[in-house]
Amino acid sequence: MPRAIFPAPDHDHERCASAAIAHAEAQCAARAQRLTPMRRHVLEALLVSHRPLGAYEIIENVARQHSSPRNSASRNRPAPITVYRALDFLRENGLVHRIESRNAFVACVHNHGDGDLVVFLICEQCGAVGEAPGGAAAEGLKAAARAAGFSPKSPLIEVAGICAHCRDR
Amino acid sequence: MPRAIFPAPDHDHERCASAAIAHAEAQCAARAQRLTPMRRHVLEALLVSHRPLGAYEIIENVARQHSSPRNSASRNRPAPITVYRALDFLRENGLVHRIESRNAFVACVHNHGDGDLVVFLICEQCGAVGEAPGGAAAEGLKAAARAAGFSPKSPLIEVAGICAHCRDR
DNA sequence: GCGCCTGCTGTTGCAGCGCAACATAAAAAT
DNA sequence: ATTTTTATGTTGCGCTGCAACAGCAGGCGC
Repeated sequence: MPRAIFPAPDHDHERCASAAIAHAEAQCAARAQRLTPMRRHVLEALLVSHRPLGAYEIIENVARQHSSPRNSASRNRPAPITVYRALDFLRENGLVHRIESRNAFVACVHNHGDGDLVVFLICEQCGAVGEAPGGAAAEGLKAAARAAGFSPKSPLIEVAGICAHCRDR
Repeated sequence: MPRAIFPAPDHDHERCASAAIAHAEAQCAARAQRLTPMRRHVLEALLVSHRPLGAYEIIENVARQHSSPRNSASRNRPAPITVYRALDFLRENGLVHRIESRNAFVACVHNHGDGDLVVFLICEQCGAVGEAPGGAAAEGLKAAARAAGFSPKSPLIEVAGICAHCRDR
């Protein structure tokens, strides 16, 4: 059975996050890229939330999780540009996706291959984002583009709706 | 033959714009909605540019086109909120689309039916946006969503690439 | 070791995006 | 004509995203 597109509400979060970090380390090592502390912090912030976060939400989460308990809770607030740079890096290495319709970012759960067409399923209720393989739709898209004489790069597909867990409630 | 997805660079722009305005008037009359001056100005600004415009670009175009020549070029600059409200109206009535990946707006050229799945083809060269029918892709998308137990609302598909006119050059 | 280069982070600053809350004006309904 | 509804204007602010520059640390050759 394929891994569930949407994580169950009671899944082992600790473990799925650490698996993703491990994957990120492996990925970076393989590409001779550096997963620096800042980049790791940003990725962790996205992993613990498990839903799309805006850039400033990421800033706050990073600050919260890495504030020295002593100094009044936060002088280690990263600047926006710092977070954006980390996000750029993570996206270039396929570890994070941008959700255009939300101006937000999610950690990639790699239910998909490298150049695959991915369909983002965004639950309007709980905010979770699933990454579904879009294999079949890809054909139709290519056909539509070709009919218009258009040379497509990577398409972007985002679908809003209600996920199974929220509907069952 | 279906209307071309991308307007030819030398098409009769005047005429295609006025046709769109006429359609907007008819549409609003049919729905008992009011196409007020402001709303018309915003729609016209999008029609004359024929490519996606950001909200603040719209503001400037509206100001330019409707400035009394006398008073130093612009005290009739609409406030951002005013333009956003007009855009909301136009979108609700299917006269304007939002291009999420660009934070911008285009006038709808209604190559499509009312609830149809539309694929936006965005030329990275000239900035033009084509609206292609996405009929075939819709099936694949629905299948992907169903497989994940997801109840989709209207999907959003945007494809960046190069349009036929730019490639031919 | 020394300087140099490269790559990452921090600082400052700014422009565009998007809307909330409230006030006013214009049109529709009665 | 008065009330109600709808559209627009005013003020203000927070988020998004990045440019330009400065500092800093590790790796490299010499």
